[in-house]
Amino acid sequence: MAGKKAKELPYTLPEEFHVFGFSSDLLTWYDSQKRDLPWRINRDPYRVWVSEIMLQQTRVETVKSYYANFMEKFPTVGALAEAPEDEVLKAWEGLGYYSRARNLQAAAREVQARYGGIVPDTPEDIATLKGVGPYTAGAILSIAYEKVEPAVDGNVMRVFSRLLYLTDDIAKPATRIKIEHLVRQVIPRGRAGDFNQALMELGAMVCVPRSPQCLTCPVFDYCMARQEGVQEDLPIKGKAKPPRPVHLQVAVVMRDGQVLINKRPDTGLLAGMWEFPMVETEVERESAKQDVLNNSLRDRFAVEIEVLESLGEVQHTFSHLQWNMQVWSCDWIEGDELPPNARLVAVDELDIYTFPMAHHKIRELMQQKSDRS
DNA sequence: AAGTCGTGGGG
DNA sequence: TCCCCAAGACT
Repeated sequence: MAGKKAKELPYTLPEEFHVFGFSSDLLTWYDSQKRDLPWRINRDPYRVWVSEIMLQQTRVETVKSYYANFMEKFPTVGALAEAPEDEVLKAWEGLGYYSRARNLQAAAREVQARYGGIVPDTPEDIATLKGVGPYTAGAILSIAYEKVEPAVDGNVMRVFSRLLYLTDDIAKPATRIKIEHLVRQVIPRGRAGDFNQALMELGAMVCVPRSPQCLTCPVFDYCMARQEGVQEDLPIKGKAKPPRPVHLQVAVVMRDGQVLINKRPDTGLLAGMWEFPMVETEVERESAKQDVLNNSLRDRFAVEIEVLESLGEVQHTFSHLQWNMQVWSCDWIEGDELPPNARLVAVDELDIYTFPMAHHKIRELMQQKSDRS
């Protein structure tokens, strides 16, 4: 094995790190200070599963109301498996990362069919479920089934970076692997779920990204970064690229109190969400923009429109894109056969469909316009 | 490995 | 205002 190095060394905890004391002190703090969260009422695997999917890249406060509504509508794996996809998407509207909703339902159907409705309890089986990656697998296995598996999220990487003075870039996948190895050595048998949650709770409440509350930290004594006074400089994380600007022309096409909407493809950005028809443009001339819009609606919906007036501009920023939308009110001139992805819907009934936030902003623009006139 | 995939809160 | 970022997964 030429060039192969011993992999154990970088995954070994420092000799001076007192594992038992750390885990014990952290759990004692967690037992008395943990927040009362809706998904901590019990350890039902399905409840834990839904919460972990919702919490991916999403704040606790934001998730709370969505979680309550979702569990009421889809209280069991079976209920979620049998539900129409549109209802699941509607329950997810506004949460973002909508593929989570589709993957969750697809996985629920898989669990129903393959595992009799019981969420699998082994790393091998649970990892096959759509939307369940390394973190979520460890979270479900430890919290719901008390398996000794790490659940390394952004909180845990920050906590461990400071605790052990790790200078690895936490944006790199290899760093998560390394920290998983380290965490695994520290998980107390019998309290794996609480321990993983305690690490995350510490990251969320005390060992926060900016201005960590070291003076009230239950594991202050174990923290190498604090001893060196560098806790504010950790973790190391590469900077994200700025979002790329995109210029879009949006058509609000009215016909007898109805408006034309379009369902986006089931893959890619905002998959399966409804929208007002829009087309990307590069040109700067106003007339050319309207021509592009006319041509696009003719090609895609076999509809002839007339652009009436500009309703204004709307901006919406995603992680990687910045949509600069120019919104035009349009008249429906002719066309009677819409493609299956398009519909003409009464304005009062738009709420039935699931729209991303970018299009709710357009609806607000329409509302402002009608309020003025 | 690096890009794709949402949204809202807080410093 | 701007920028970071929050219980990540998928390609």
